[in-house]
Amino acid sequence: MNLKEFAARIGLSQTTVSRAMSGYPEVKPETRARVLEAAEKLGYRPNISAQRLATGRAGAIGIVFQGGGRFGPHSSEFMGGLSTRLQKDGIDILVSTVETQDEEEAAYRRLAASKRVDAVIVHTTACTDTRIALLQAQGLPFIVHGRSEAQEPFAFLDIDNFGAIEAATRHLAGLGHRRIALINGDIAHTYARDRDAAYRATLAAHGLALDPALAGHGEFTDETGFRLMQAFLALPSPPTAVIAGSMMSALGAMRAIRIAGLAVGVDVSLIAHDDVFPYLSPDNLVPALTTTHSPIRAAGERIGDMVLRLLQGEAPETLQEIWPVDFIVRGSTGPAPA
Amino acid sequence: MNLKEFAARIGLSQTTVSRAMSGYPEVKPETRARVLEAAEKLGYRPNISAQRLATGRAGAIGIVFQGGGRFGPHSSEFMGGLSTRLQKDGIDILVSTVETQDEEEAAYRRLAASKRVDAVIVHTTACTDTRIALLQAQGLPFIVHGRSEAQEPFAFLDIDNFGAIEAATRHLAGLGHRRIALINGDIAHTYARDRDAAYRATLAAHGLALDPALAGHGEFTDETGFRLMQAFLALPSPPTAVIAGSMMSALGAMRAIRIAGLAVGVDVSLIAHDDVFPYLSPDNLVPALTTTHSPIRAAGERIGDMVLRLLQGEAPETLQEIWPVDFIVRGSTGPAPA
DNA sequence: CTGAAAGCGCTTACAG
DNA sequence: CTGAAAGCGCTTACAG
Repeated sequence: MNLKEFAARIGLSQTTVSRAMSGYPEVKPETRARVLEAAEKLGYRPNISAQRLATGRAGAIGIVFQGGGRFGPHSSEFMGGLSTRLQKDGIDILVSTVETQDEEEAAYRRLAASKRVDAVIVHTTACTDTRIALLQAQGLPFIVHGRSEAQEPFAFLDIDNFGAIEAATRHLAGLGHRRIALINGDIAHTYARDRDAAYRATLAAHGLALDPALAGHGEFTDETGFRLMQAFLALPSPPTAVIAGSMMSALGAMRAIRIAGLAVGVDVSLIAHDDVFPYLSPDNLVPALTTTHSPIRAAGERIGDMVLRLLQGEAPETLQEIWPVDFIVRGSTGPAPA
Repeated sequence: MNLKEFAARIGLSQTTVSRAMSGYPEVKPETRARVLEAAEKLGYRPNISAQRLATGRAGAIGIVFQGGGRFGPHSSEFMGGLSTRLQKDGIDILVSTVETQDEEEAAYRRLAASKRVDAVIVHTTACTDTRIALLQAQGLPFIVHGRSEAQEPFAFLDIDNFGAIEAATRHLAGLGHRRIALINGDIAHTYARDRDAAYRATLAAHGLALDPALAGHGEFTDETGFRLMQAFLALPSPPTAVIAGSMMSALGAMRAIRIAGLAVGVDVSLIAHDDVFPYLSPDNLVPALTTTHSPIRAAGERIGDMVLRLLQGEAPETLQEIWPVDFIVRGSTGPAPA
């Protein structure tokens, strides 16, 4: 049933029905109530494509994932938060996957030109990220999850990666650890660079030398955590403490520590950054894992808020947030072995 | 730039341009080439909403996740596969999240009435799943990931859960295990029921008694795996072998076994169902995990195929697949202890 | 507070 | 092989 039929059916003009359904103020309350009730009863819903064509709004936002590889546990938690928030305002999420950087940029051009979305979410930012300038040039509104450098101001939400790793490193230094290793993410990304910077700065602040052999990086997988930890432990002078970039890396690191016959929290202290996966809690590990803690789902919800405000016309430079990161001490960290 | 402007710009009618861009055959090859080239150069893209309104097709398929909880690692791998496939045909994926069963059904009604999607993917099926009848009644095409009972035939893709757990149970029985436990998923779901049925049937076939205390179920999380395994090990006569429904549960089970001072693959054999998470491989665990193996990403890709075929008019009853599940023996299974 | 009508940007049956 | 024109189902400026 379309608007014409429905309006005829209840004896009103299309105009009035349209206004009633969209919540416009100039409609008499009784009329609105009658329209809404009839729509419910007769099952009328405005055709979304027609609505979009008429208003020029897409009613959807886009998010592009590069490679299947980036659609991992972080993505799903983030998406859960984002979609929970946007759903309340009836905004759809359009998911695209691409293989390469070029394809990703092509995807934004396509989304912009075909008016398929009103805005996009950019994530997994590089230190100088070409996507930002591209989107600004295309005039496609966007929110960045993460941070980057750019000429023009833009809207973003990031966590305080520097503060998180600073707190972790400081804690370990305070416990007397002098050989502290870092299992970082891909150093091309801003968050990994921020973490690396915090690690270096805090070591220096405590008079600890930086040993490049103790700064590893790679994907946030069990395997990478395992491999890097094994390499650390094979050093002539292995670390007594490790900071892992994710719960996944931490799992692998714990395995490597155990296999070496060492005890987590006694022989080797371990801190992980916890993005909060409902299926894998640091409290449940043995020993419970000391973490820097920042729910990525909450970030998704907040970015949903921000994108709605952006679409209502708020200026990007007023939509910039950096979230502090909690530091939670549990059993996996202890004094440096004598 | 819209069609009118673009067509005027290159001196052709809207009709011809539209046909050239959509790949209709009645356009002269040179004309098509000229149109495509000009579109590329001038950056013209058809407005997607207008296209959809004119054709009546939404160009998108929908997928609804109930509760943030169901948007976990399985979902993200599945979505990765699905979106990779659909992207090739320019079909968008619309993600919705809802909290309850009622909200999910309301979401389908809304999607159907507003013609927001051409089809939906139904997943996490219950044994008698009300969503199927609802969608059939609404006339909204759909593919089921999983299986269910219904009056009318429908399109689905499922893995052979029965065969998988049968193989696992048989293998353990063949190794002499007589007390075999199962860490299953929520028994309301078809896959869990199929696995349970296979477990029971295979025990019976080997003359092994079923002990209800050895059949646990819950979410596919590390925590549930841990808790159930600890309960098993606390029994007067604990199991010597366990089958875990997911890699997540298996991680928790391994922890519980280790904490009890037992060795995986020696004191307690462990088999997990592996949906293949790129960040968590059974080969990398110690000992490497014996698994039933079926990449959920591949299922997502295949369901993408199937939904495209469904939209091209293939009958649902011709789109039904059950995939066999590989069984891969690694180090976590061994002879029953004497 | 309500309505007639133009317009959003496409596709496609019909005519040539 | 190409084009003029109707139609898809809404929204909204304008008039009353």
